[in-house]
Amino acid sequence: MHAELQLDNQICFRLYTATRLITQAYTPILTKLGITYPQYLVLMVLWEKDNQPVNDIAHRLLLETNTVTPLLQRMEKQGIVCRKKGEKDKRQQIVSLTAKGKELEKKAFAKIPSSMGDQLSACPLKLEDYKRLAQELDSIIETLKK
Amino acid sequence: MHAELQLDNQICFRLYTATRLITQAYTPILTKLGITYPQYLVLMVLWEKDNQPVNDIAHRLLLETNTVTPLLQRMEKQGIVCRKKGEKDKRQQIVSLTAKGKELEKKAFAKIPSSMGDQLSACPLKLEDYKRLAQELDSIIETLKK
DNA sequence: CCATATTGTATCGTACGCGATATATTGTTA
DNA sequence: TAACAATATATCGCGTACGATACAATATGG
Repeated sequence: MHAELQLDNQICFRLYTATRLITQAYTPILTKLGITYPQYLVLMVLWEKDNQPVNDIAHRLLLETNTVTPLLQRMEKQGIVCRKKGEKDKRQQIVSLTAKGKELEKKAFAKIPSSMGDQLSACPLKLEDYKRLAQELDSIIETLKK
Repeated sequence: MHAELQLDNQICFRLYTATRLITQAYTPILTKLGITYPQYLVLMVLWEKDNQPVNDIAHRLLLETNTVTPLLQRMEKQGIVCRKKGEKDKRQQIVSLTAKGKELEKKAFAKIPSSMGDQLSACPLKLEDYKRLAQELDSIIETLKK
């Protein structure tokens, strides 16, 4: 048995698992808000800056447009965002928050930070650990994105 | 704008992104081997211990059987594993490596560690950083799995 | 200015993840 | 042991991810 190929030695498997479990921790709240985790990511991008073309949203999330386009189509159908052709560049679709999409920020702020805090309260990591973790993940991300 | 809801402050988004990018780094090699990343995870479980029921594989990977069953069906169709009814408990499907599945371990060991090492060589993290990262991810995983 | 390359978005196909449900087998208990 | 609960797996539906491809609009070079 090759030690390098053992599951327990793999950072990637841990990232994969931690991501799924944290996403699952978000899910009950997001379901009440009527959205999914990737949709929540799109909303965070738009809460930071409204009226962005599909490409900018995809770049911000490091996703391809063939992932983001159908995601936005579903969100539009739910009345969370709207899309309209760009005026300067007619190829672009400019994505904007609807009133419903803006409302979701308040609801998210009212529920998500406290719930995630609760769910992670038993975790021994301190604030400084999370900060270092964030930096280390950033350096992995920076290394791997071309 | 609520600082707690900003994308840059979120550990979860970093985990999600780092996972996707590392998985993408694995993909070219795994594609040559004819498998996907989740299939590679299943193989690692079987390389550790052959002839396991679906449930044990799912538990090892912290996945649900409704994810693992179709995965195994695809792997069986490709001739990487085979499944047969359990003798003691006829409800179980015992999953075993085929010769092709066993061969893949050698091929994986020949290519994956060096390739991943190359791709992450520009990353400033040291071995001790990866070790601590692994421990911290484990404590997040341990906290969130019920 | 026109042919061509590039860009922005959309569509299609495949493989996950996972909630919900179904079914067969085994365990338990009255 | 017959009725019922629990377990192991499978199936279905939906929403991502992403490679491959298509198409319209814009940019560019001759």
